[in-house]
Amino acid sequence: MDNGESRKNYRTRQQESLENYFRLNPQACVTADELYMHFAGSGGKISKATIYRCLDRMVESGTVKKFLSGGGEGATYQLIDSGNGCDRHFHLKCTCCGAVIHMDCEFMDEFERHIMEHHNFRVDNGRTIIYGLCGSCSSGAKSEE
Amino acid sequence: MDNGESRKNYRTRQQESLENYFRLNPQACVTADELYMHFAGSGGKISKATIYRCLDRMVESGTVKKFLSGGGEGATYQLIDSGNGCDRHFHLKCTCCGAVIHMDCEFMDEFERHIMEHHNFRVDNGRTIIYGLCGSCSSGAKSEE
DNA sequence: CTAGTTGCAAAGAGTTTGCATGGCG
DNA sequence: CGCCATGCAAACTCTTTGCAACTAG
Repeated sequence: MDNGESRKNYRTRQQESLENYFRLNPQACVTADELYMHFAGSGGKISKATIYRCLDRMVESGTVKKFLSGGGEGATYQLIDSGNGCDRHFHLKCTCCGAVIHMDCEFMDEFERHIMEHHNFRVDNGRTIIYGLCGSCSSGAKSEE
Repeated sequence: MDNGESRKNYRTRQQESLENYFRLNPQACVTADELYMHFAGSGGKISKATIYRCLDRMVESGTVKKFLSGGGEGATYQLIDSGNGCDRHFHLKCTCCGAVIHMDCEFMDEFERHIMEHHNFRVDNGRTIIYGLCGSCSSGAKSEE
């Protein structure tokens, strides 16, 4: 498809800041705006356009994944922690409180296998978010919005 | 489930058109814009604002569900076929060709039960979309975008 | 020096809102 | 007649793009 070898990736402060952020917060699920705010407050301000462009590059190079946060309020970006984590398990997102549960469980292998064998469909764990209600929200409280 | 007693739902042509559309296309996954175009072409034009407001009402009353179509390009709306179908099973959406597979399978009960028991999370089938690649797209072709 | 990167601001796409009018009951 | 629904256009949010200046290699 595409060879990145012809691409000369310059190492700029902005890019390093972003990479560094993800390295320090491997499980962070952040929007472009949150990143913008984060760096704006830290003094090392990065323009939004640059954030989007850097994130795009990271998505394309497979460093980061992008998904929609459920409300259409803006895409969320998260580090792809190859070999350890988030691209291997599912995410349960509470539609009430917004909590994200990282579900690392062998049952999911079974789940994937079932879907593959019975429905001829290859599940993309990294992109799939299962919506529902977490324990606290489903047990009682519904008062909060 | 839900009592709409305080709500006086007037029966307008626009609303009926939309309800009718969904009744005739129970499995349709459409965007607001597609609906707008559809009715604009049919003579019975409905303004976009009205489409959004009607859809909102339908979502709130549980007639229709809204989800994001994977690219952030706009929300997709689909009839909730209460009692038969779509709110009871999962949807598999191919990130390549966009196909939506309705997965009606007893295995899902097991899946839900597992998540409930082991992860203390109540899955919302109607809202959850599992992303991945369908048979045709994963088997060979990857050339198309 | 060359070419990828950045910033700013303007352009776009999708969705929401304000306000006056229209229509159901 | 009262009140919800509709239409239009402006407002808004998130994201992308054009272009000139900048900087890593």
